Amino acid sequence: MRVLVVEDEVRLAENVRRGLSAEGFVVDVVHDGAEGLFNAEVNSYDVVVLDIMLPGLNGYEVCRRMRAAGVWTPVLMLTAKDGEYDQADAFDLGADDYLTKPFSFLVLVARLRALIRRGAPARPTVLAAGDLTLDPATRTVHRGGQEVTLTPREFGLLHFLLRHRGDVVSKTDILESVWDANYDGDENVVEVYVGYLRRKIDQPFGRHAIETVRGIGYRLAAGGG
Amino acid sequence: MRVLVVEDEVRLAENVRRGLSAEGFVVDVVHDGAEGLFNAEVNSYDVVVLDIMLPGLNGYEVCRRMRAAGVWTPVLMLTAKDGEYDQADAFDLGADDYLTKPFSFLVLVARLRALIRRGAPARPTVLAAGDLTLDPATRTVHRGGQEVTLTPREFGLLHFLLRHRGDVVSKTDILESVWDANYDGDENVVEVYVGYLRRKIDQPFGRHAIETVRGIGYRLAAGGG
DNA sequence: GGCGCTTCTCAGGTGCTTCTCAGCGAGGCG
DNA sequence: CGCCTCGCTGAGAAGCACCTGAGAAGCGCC
Repeated sequence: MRVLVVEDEVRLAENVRRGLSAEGFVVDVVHDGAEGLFNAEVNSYDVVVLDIMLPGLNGYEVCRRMRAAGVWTPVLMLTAKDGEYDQADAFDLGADDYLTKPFSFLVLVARLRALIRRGAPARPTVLAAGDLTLDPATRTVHRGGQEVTLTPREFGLLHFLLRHRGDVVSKTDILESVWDANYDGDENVVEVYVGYLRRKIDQPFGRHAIETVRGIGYRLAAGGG
Repeated sequence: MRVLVVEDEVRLAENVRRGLSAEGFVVDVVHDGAEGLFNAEVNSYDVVVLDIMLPGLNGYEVCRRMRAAGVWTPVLMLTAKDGEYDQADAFDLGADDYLTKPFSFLVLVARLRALIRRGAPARPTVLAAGDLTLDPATRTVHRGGQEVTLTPREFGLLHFLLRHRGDVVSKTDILESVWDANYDGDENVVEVYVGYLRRKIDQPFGRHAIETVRGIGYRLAAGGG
């Protein structure tokens, strides 16, 4: 059971770490939002404990971006009592549970166990653009109700484009996100894969979801082309 | 007033630190891009002074990632005179002002004060003049709600004109900013591109956003023509 | 090992973009 | 009014970005 704790108050974080370790959890602790987001995206945890008040990126923002990046690990938010934020907000932003500070450690453990038992939330997100849909959970893609089979790389590329639908993304951005941050091959590979995708999701349907923005990159039309 | 200075030339960095301290700023100095990015994200500064040439992560990249991470602290970029990069690039990447090395210390302080007074830019603004709008993020241009497609060079030119809307800018200014500081071709190329732009953003709409100021240069009407 | 699928590289072709050039028109000034 | 200068524009050349077919290399499965 891996837990990520994102909490900037060092003493509280340390207490939580010790307590959860004693309960048999494997615990990573980080102290700011950006690091938390990075860890949540890179590693796979069973649950994330996320403070709201954080330096840099606040907890809401971390949660929102995790979801936007397709990470559906259950999140338990820690809210301050003073009520600047309330639990409605937390749920709106994709948190799965919340706890008001100060909290009982036993309650925290019970809630975490419940979240883990429940598993990842019912991934609401089938990504869509017009009649083009992609379900990250089942790794399926449909165009106009008809299933399209993609290779892993093609799927990754389409996933990325859909998450940024409407925006122009550069080939460098794509390489860093879909390939690897320190991939050092030719950007031509992106062109090749855009070509593959077009042949599978555009050509057979007479559509043009993926536009080329010459000199800049590509854009997936928000309406599906 | 907290300032983060990201500058790898130790001597220059030290001078800036001393000078700014004497002016009453609280100054943090770091010497490479990664450290600068980390500090900018974790701490809250009133303004960041960012060199472009840095080991590791260059200044453009630092600025881009700051913005991507939701940090909108005003950034003043330091550019080298040789013009490998130009200020158009700096603005594209979310910088709020720039200074060419070598610079007068008094000018630096004045610019920093101006940036702090202005406060954090809410978000990168869509540039507008009347019903003409340009969004640097999505690289889209609209006239009266209708999208206009521009080539990269045309886009760069319009971007520059919009940033100086209401002012007369010389062809030399344009060449240095939109082309390259040491571009040595004919200024006629500017006339050609102004012509292209007029055909795309003025003629079809019966407008005259771009005026010629004979003997001086061009002016983009603040109201869009 | 052989086969098929996936990924990636390479090189040629194509069309857009950029830039140059030259001729024409308009503005400014004597 | 006439001349000179400045700016505008159409035509075309050169360069570059992108697309694509072919094929090699890698990987898993029988």
